[in-house]
Amino acid sequence: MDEKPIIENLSIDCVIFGFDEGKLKALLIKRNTDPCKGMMSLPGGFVYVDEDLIHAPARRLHDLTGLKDVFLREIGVFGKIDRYPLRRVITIGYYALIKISDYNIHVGEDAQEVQWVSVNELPELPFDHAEIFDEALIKLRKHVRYEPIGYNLLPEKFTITQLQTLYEAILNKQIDNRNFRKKLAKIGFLNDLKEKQKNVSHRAANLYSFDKVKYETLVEKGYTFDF
Amino acid sequence: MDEKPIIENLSIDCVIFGFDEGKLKALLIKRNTDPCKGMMSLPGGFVYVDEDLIHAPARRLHDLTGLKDVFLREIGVFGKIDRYPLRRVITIGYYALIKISDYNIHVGEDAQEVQWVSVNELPELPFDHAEIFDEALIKLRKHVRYEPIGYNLLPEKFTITQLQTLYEAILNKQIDNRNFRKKLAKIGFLNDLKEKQKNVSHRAANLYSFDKVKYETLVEKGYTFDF
DNA sequence: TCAAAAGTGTTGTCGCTACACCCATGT
DNA sequence: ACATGGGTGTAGCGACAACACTTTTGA
Repeated sequence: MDEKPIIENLSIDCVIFGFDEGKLKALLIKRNTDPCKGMMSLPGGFVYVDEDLIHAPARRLHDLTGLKDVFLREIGVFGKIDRYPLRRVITIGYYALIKISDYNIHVGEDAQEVQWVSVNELPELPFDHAEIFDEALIKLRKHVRYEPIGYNLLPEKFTITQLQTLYEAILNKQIDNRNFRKKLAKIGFLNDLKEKQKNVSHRAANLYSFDKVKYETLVEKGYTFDF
Repeated sequence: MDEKPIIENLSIDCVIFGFDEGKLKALLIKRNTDPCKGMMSLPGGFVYVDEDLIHAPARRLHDLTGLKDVFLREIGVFGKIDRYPLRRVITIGYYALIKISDYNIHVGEDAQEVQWVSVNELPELPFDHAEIFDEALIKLRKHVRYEPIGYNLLPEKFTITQLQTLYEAILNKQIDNRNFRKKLAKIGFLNDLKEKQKNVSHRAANLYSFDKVKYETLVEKGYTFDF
């Protein structure tokens, strides 16, 4: 374990979203220390005195999943006076979007029991983690309407139907397939890979990838999106 | 001065918006301690160990303006490692909306030289205050599109034209007067006070007030606004 | 009667929603 | 040939933007 000096009264907590089996899921860990030892909770940690704040959740993500350069957004600050029982700790919430297919349990010194849980079936969470989680989902739903960040949750190559299922899972509503395709076509930040699915027992779907460059130019022109 | 224990590595900073002479303004203070003594900066402060986080900016606002129950929203967290030269301090930014007519320089123990500055004519600011300010304006512009928070910047009784001028100042663009009135009429969260302006050398405008109750019921129905 | 701001309707365009059928592929 | 999901077009409606003149009031 490292012994770098930490900021005593400040922590970070992460809501790590993944998409699997058509469901939006979050990664929880089993707490191995008191308070609330044994409960499933959001992964969190403290901030080193000599690291940028944003580095702390990125580091935690890396320890936990082996992933780098993860999509990370601030949820907000949670600063109620009694939110943490041992001492005064204010926490900054972040949410992360990861490709669940890339994820591997990282068996390092920090290895902990972890679990992907559907966001509709969360267990009771300790401290104010339920509040942090709710806020994460609100923020994600808001962001996903204005920026095409969903691709962070999908494999490199994906089908339109996968993308639609993802949006339906995030927004928790049905979307009309034809309208969804029309909107995507009009906006046009997908690369048609001219490739098909394989080994499916029905008509094979076309594969696409997200085109960052096209997207950037659209943003400059002031586009917004809304599914 | 009070000697309550503070959290050493955490501060708050406030962007205080007001509306005057048709312009959106921010309240700056002259720093009376080093570093950057003498520079105009955002008012900020530290958080007591035994207060809720949100109480810290509310307290600072009260000290500075004499106002309570001010409209306050989180801007975000600013945690770069070298943002504050003396030691490691992470700051939480807030913006406040106040009725500039209610404001009085509070001449207490904390009295400092303060100044309302048009947001288009800000001086150079210390540390990362310029970044905090920019983010505040971005957040305000975003929020004002979805919630009618603008009334927090106006007197209790106001005219449609005042409201429009305010939106023009915030969004920094011209708005068509007829369309603006139509939208307001359709949304309908204004109380027609059946009163007129007095002592104006032209046709007197009707006065309105913001109706919180009507607004709450609209929010429940899932309305959005966009000017 | 003039100056200055208040207040009022209509039309065209664009974007969204709703909706049903044929296609390709593997078993 | 059948089961399964892939992929396509149109019509109606509502929301928004553009636009100019008349009204009221005090000086």
